[in-house]
Amino acid sequence: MLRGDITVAIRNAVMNELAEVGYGRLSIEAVARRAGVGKTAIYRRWSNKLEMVMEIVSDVAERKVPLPDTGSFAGDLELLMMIVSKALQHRIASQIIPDLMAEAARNPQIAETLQRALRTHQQSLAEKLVGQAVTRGELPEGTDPTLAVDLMLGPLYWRLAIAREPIADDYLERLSAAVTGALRAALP
Amino acid sequence: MLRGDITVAIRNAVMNELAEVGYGRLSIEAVARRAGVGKTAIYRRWSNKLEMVMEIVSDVAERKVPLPDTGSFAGDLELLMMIVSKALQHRIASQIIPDLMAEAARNPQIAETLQRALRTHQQSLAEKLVGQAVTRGELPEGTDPTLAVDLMLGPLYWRLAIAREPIADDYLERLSAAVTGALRAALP
DNA sequence: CTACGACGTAACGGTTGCGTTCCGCCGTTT
DNA sequence: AAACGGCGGAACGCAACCGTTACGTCGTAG
Repeated sequence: MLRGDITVAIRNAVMNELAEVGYGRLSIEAVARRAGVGKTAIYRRWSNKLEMVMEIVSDVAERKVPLPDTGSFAGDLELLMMIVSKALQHRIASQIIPDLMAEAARNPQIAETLQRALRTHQQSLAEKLVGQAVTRGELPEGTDPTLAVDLMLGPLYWRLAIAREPIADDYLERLSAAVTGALRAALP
Repeated sequence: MLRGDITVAIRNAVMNELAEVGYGRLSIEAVARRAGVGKTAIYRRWSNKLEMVMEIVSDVAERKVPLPDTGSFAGDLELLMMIVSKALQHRIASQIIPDLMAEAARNPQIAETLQRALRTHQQSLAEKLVGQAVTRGELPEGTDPTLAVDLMLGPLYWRLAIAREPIADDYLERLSAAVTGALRAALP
């Protein structure tokens, strides 16, 4: 019987608070303040900060996972990069993701949740993508899928989430061409 | 006239505390406790947490920057990756770096310090490396240095600092071969 | 119309950390 | 021998947040 509009307000407040101060400094009182809600409303829904953040974040993260299947590796790769780059350029996501990644390095529960929410979807997806490409003969047999994932996601993540430099219009195009070249040149 | 051994104890305590709880939750009292030192000793040296952490971190980060110059791009690249991977596999560094990177996204002063401490050295170094390779004819003219940096550092950072998966013995070898292939395949 | 229950507000005692101050100790300098 | 100054320790007042509780309001279900 919990009121839905209040739950929504809390969820939004958590995401914004997370982006602004990070998980380490996120306080339930601040979330309540920001959501225009009593602390009681929060404790009625979750029993502590970790549980609250994990439920909300994984809920958001699991939602949007369109899977590229354009028929060619080049098309799939460029589409994947487009999706990932859009996500990493989102104001809130680009703050929250590196923050939670860092937090995951010291909190196993966060690590496991993120693994399920991000890696499983995004990475197994990328692995499928490589598998299809090999089947089609677009990539050499024996291409290492994990190396491929590193090459496909690493540069984008580095550029957008770490270096935080803007990307030019043709950047994704050039990057995907480069990564394709990388996979063809990789030792089998 | 500040005692050097105590300064050292504080520096170590800060690095370890930073690795364990992160910047957001790092408290001066905990640092003092861990260093076996009075809070006064800390406030005698720095005036607040940000100043303290920034001075200590940039001091450590600026120290170790050997520059690869083996005579060939392949050699330089593999050496660079070796250095970076060693750094990112260091227990403390692998916790601190992502944490501070996330923190930098919301604190301009941290961002600037890290930029100076990490990017300037590592990245301008990488750019020089590409320049030499182009001069030698090992890479096509017009190779984009920033794209190259993304390709050289991104996968390693992703693999070691984000995904946190171990790397096989021949991983660096295969990765550097792949990156070389990527740069040759990139649109000029 | 009544009863229920989620709501916001306010307060609780307890913990933690801030930045500062004062103290007495002790090694160094003079 | 005396003065200096960094040292650890303890305590300060202040602020924030924890998780819980009590209370009065209000919308809705029955």
